[in-house]
Amino acid sequence: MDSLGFKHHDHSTCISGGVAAVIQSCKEAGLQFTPVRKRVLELLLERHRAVGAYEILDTLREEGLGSQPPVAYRALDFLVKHGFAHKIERLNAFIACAHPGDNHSPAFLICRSCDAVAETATVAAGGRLGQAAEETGFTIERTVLEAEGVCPNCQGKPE
Amino acid sequence: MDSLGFKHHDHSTCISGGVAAVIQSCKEAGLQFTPVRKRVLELLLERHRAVGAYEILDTLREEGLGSQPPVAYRALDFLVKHGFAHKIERLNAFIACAHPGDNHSPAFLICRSCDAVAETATVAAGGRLGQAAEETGFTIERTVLEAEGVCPNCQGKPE
DNA sequence: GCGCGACACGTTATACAATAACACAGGTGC
DNA sequence: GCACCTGTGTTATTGTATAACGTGTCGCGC
Repeated sequence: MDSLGFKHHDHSTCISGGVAAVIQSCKEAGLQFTPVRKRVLELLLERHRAVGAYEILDTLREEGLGSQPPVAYRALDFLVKHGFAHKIERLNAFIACAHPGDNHSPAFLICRSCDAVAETATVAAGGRLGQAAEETGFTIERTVLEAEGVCPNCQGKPE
Repeated sequence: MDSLGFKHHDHSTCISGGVAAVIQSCKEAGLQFTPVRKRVLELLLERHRAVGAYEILDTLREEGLGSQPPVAYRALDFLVKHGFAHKIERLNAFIACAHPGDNHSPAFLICRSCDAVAETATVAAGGRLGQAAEETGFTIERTVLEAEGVCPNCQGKPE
């Protein structure tokens, strides 16, 4: 299951590629890509689905990289803040960004059967909602757009 | 601040009206609108903003209607399940529905300054996201659409 | 009346999510 | 050296949510 379109793919390349892209972005932006931050990003890329902060933390603990919640949350906050990962509000969980580097406003398709998450792009403050906001004088700064349903691989499977 | 459009309005009528509409809906659907459920709905309507489950619970406890988390969560689940209230995923909080009875897919404008929440309607699986879902064979069952920003009443206020 | 299932509620305990607050360690610039 | 900044380590606490099990009540068929 692919975070992009639920398709199979070569997983090792998308981990190494993801890490490489972020290293490059950090270098350009003068950000510190520390071991903890790198490892957390790798974990998100490996899992390739939404992962809870405490699942991350458990792995960090096993590997001796930090054992307390703030360690995981600080790394996740860094990744989210700079667009290398996203938080899935519906699941209170995190996922690696499928297009690191791009400045984008993401939307997600979440499979309630297998927990796979696909990321797609949206128009920033799109359509009806943007229109409604404009009419009332509301200034949109950030949008959360998450659709829950069943992915193609899980169609027809027992519930 | 109004949940509909951040405007002032007669609050007592929108509480009584909201409760009456839900009573009617429950009667038609054969649902039990019990004292706890009614009180929770009233609390949501009174507050007229997103309310955390534990804030609800505190009030229930004061009034002797139940003191443990499941009591509040069960009432909230009932209201959400039948469309009488919505969960704001971004805030982990709940709000009374502005259009009870309608079968709708809501969207929200959330003010990060005053916490007011406005509900608007969306096209069910609208625009780009629906298109992306269709292309990959994903079946959308529910969408979360929440925009965070600054409401007209808070524009220009100190942060 | 009695047994039965369905549903709501009560209670205990626990898991998962998130942050506050403070200490320390390593670089950088002066 | 020293002030400063950033990142990490640690303790403690708060907030959000659910599992699991027990109790009460109502309506229904017998």
